[in-house]
Amino acid sequence: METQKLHSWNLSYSRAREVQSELACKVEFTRLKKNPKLIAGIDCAFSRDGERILAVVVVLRLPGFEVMEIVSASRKVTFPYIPGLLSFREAPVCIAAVEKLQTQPDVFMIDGQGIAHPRRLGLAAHLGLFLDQPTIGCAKSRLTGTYEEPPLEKGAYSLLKDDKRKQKTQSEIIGAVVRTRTNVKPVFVSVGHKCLLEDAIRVVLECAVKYRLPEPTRLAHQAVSKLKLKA
DNA sequence: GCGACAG
DNA sequence: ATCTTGTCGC
Repeated sequence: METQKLHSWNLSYSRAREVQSELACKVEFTRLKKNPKLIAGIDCAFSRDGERILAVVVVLRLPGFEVMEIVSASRKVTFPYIPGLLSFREAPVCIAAVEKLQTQPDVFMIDGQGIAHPRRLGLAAHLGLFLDQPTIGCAKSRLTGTYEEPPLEKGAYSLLKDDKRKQKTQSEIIGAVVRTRTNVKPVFVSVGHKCLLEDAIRVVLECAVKYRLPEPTRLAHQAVSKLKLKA
């Protein structure tokens, strides 16, 4: 697959934050294709010596979730983990892996936030722009925003809002806290690029068949964990 | 100044 | 993210 290089990844922290704010306005909120059949999951891990970052992309075909393709890439770690700047650490490897894909997924599901981010450009949104493809952010925990605990039943969800002392009556909806399994900690879903929040929630729930994490992200994590052992 | 903080 | 096995509970 082809990708776009919108900017350098070798930036100072302050410049990186500026780039995020500049790119955030390029995120597109458009309805996703009715029934996505090919869904890709992306996840990263570190080599045992901690010198490199590994990324795996798994392409699944619904409704059976058969693995259609799986690719991986490796890069030296060049950026530290700083809350809010995760994409500058993980996006490069993810992009390298995606470029190896022969299959064209309908949508990508990433382990991280979409626009549920301080400057509205989490890893999933940032990747969406570089891939110019629909992406969904499905994180295991919150980065920013406030929410009410959603009902305990699978399928239930509450909205993730961001209250900026700017708007008093309005609080921006940046994502959803989704229960993918009854009585299990919810996941944080947000739009990455070229989809709507309702699309993101629907796809995540459709892919959450038996575990807390939806199949794409879950299988990508499983695959990168194994790869980690031999690298 | 203090606390929060994706992976 | 990572160090790490069994174990309690639905």
